[in-house]
Amino acid sequence: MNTLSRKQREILAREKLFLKTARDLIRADGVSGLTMERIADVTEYSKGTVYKHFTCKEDLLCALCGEALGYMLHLSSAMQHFEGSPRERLMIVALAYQTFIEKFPEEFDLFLSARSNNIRSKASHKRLAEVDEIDSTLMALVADQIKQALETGDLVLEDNLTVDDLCFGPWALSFGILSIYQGRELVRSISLPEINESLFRHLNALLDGYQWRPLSHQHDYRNTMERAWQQLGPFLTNWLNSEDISHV
Amino acid sequence: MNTLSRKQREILAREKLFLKTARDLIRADGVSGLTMERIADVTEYSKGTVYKHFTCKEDLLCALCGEALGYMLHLSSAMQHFEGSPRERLMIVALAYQTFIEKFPEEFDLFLSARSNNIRSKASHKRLAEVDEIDSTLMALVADQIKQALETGDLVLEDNLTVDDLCFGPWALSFGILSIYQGRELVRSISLPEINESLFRHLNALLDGYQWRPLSHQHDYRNTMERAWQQLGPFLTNWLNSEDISHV
DNA sequence: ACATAATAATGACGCTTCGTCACTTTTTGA
DNA sequence: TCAAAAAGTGACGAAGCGTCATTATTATGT
Repeated sequence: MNTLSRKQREILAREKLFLKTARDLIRADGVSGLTMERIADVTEYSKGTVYKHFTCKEDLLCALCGEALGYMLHLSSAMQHFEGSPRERLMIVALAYQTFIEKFPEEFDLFLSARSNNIRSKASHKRLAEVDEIDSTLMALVADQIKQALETGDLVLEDNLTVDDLCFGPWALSFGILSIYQGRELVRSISLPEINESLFRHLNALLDGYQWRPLSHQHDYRNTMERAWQQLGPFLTNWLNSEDISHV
Repeated sequence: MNTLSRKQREILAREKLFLKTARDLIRADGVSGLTMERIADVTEYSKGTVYKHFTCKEDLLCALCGEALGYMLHLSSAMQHFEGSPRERLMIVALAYQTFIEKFPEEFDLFLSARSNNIRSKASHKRLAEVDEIDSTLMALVADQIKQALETGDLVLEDNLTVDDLCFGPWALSFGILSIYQGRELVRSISLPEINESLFRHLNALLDGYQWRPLSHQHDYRNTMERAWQQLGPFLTNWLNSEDISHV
């Protein structure tokens, strides 16, 4: 049976309800369309009750970010069972990231928020730790691929480079590409190829730069991406509709 | 003589004063310490006058971001006279970026803000166009290095990759690395090397991946960085103190 | 030099939202 | 059954945004 009391489970469920409602509001009217009062109204609780769960609005934003990251983690984990080389699996994690953001662009504002000091400095320590925990787990997942590649000899660490440090490159590259594409809608002079094409190419270059085999010209990674995409699709479609949005 | 009337020059000067004051407030109390009223109080103008210059708070944030980007551009331009290969000069631009952010971390929140749709959607079209203009100029500067490398044969474009597209990789990587390092102060489990070390390594890998010569093992880029740093230092120290903060 | 028109500056005001806390309602358990 | 504890509420104070009627300043024409 469940180790939580009925009340505890109720509270947990309510927190999820608040978060789901917040997410809906953001999807409808953007981050600025989100107010604590509206959440209370929609869920038919009072503001005070909402504040029992979140210390402040920024805390709630971080919680939302955490949830989305949790889903990213879920997606990425699922992709780990993809048959192929470690490099392929790492690339698929990036693909999952990109596809997720493309499908739910509002979420990206949350990712950005949860990185800005302005927001982080107001959120509760507990919440930040939660978010960072997921961040780390995600990173560990990438690290796993690196470790496997080291074992098989696909990859060799130079100098005093650590596994963590190496993780960081593909992560930063993906994040950067997504960030820059993000604001592109409103005004932009620069013309760029499709986002997935960009990510694919630059990530390949980066991994080639690490001498991570098989190198991009030694293997048909486009084919990998296509196969992965077929596996990924079903997972993506029903986020937000699923009963339980958190998959951690 | 000046083509602007006295009044026009006064207005321009006042706008700079408002921006400088806003920057000071942010440096003192973070982005949330910035209010339109405080700007008015400190400068001894009224709120209405501030609103003559900026359509809303977000517009002002974008203007601040534009100013900082303008300074980045100034720095990067200065670095273009560095004697060396195109690849070296490109790397120096990234170094300038990183050093700037390290020295003025508050500015980075602005860069993030000016990329979030939440802010962008409220700022005036005119202002966004201004910011994007500088963005493009910065990008053109990087593009120049790529073109030079293509001419000298240091670099060869594969497939249907364009110069713009190629620019994008190093830019995204730098931005990503800086973003992720940014929030690291408050809570963080992952241990990473110094930011400049990370940027240096991953950028090298990326450029190696493009087969951009001389490759990292063919040239002592650490030495390049050190020499560049000596040139860069003086430029950085007196930003914010300089009479005229905009260098565009 | 003066009057009048045009332009610029002001800050009180209305509105929205945040976050709190004294009070009410519900639950618990003796 | 009832009192104590826990949960829930929403009116309220504070703070910030952005507006606009009013006031002050500057420009223009005679």
